[in-house]
Amino acid sequence: MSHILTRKLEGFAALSEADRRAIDNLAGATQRLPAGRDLIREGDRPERVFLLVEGWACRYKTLLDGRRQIMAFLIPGDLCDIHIFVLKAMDHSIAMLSDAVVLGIEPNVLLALMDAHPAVERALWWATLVDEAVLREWLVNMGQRDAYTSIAHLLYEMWLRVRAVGLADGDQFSLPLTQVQLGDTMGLTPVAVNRALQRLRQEGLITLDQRRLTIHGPEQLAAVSGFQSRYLHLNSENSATPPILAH
Amino acid sequence: MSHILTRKLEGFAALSEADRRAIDNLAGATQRLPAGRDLIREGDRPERVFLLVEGWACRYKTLLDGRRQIMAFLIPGDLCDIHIFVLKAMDHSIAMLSDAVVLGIEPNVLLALMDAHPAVERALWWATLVDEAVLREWLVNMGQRDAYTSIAHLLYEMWLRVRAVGLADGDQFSLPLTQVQLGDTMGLTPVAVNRALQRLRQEGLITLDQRRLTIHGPEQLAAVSGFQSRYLHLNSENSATPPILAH
DNA sequence: CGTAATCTTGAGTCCAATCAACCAATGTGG
DNA sequence: CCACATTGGTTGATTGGACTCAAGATTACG
Repeated sequence: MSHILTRKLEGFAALSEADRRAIDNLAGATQRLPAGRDLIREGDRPERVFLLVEGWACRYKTLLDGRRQIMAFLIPGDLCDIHIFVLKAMDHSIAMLSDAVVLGIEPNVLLALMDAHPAVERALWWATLVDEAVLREWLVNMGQRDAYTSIAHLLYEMWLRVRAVGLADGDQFSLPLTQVQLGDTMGLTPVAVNRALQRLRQEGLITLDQRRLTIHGPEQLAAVSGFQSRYLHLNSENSATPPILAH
Repeated sequence: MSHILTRKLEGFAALSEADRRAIDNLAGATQRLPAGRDLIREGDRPERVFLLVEGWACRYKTLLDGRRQIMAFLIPGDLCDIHIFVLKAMDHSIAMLSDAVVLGIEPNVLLALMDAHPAVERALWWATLVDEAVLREWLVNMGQRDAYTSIAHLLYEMWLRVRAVGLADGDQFSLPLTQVQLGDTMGLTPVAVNRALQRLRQEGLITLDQRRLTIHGPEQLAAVSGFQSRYLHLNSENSATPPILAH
């Protein structure tokens, strides 16, 4: 089984054998974290770059009155804070959504890897540009789509991302999110999320039980949510899983 | 008067005399574009990196049913499409919001500049990370703040950004946006935008007339919108204008 | 096994959407 | 130079999707 970071980066372009070996040998301190724990808090200046190896996490901000906005989901293969090479302090926090494993990498180690392996550097740049593109698509979700449609869009997006790193089991995968968290993501109350999910179930589009999501007929879910996959910039030829319908 | 790109990048860190000279000598083709014109369309693979020199532009997407979501405002000093170094195609379009001037730079020229001037490369990386941070803050606007508060937040943010490149005249600046465009930005109808602006005027916080915005008492506008400026990652010591209150 | 999360459902409320005029400013062509 | 069209802004009345409040059912967990 290839390294999770390799699988992620090959969603962009194939890597050479040497690139892959370099990633396999990436040194760092593995750390186990329970669901709910903050990895990094707003204002921190982390000293390591954290690679999420197992489990899910999220970027979030808390307002003064306690309301919370989730601004990204992180899944295995994602880097939490490459920002630290440039920015003085985090402008948001990162929390674990499930029990998770992270690898803390020394900045120098990562810089050396990028220097010696330009293809990896390029792929890492791709990854941050995709993060930005996802953010833009979430803006479309919140600005233009209703609760039902934006939840559908989000679920489909996460399926593609999980597939891309080879962690989907056909049309089902582990979605370790509560309805409150889904609401904090799309700016909805848990009640609205619940009703959107009920409707998706009722219409036979999904099954969601025990934190496991099954998508019945991906094409239909894509259709109701108006999903266009271009923004994920996945290179299906090289992705970890067989290519899927190009929308 | 220093180069607009210099002014922008010095919002992050001071540049050396050599860095500044290199930016002044940046070769490229200047182009004038009228308001409303698309500079780049979704699906394009532009061949030049465009630097916005004068006027405003926006990133946007149009849905199948014609609704539009604006996902970023571009002001002088902003680069429109550094993405092209990595991505195969644009996942969104860019349109001019006012008559504007752009400088089209050959990718090689920009790469050479970054190679020869690491401080510039670093500052450019900063700029894209800030773009991402702004996107995250807009997500908070749309997810957690009501129409009144999010419009207030947006106006204050744009004031800071315009100030940072030295284009504000004290507490007023040119805001070449219609109420429809403000609505497409925050996911509101023009009617809702109009009512939010009316209330901001009525409460004496702003004057907005002939595309010119005046902020009466920036502290108050910051207060009603819950503005925290950390996410802009501006280095006030080196910014083009005197430092303002740190929130 | 008991307490706390999480999920579900119903009822009432509210903010912003929708629908619909109308006004002001700008611009264009006869 | 003025009739007329167009764009942008303003205001009122009505509607609707999501929020709020609330209570009960189910599941997770120490």
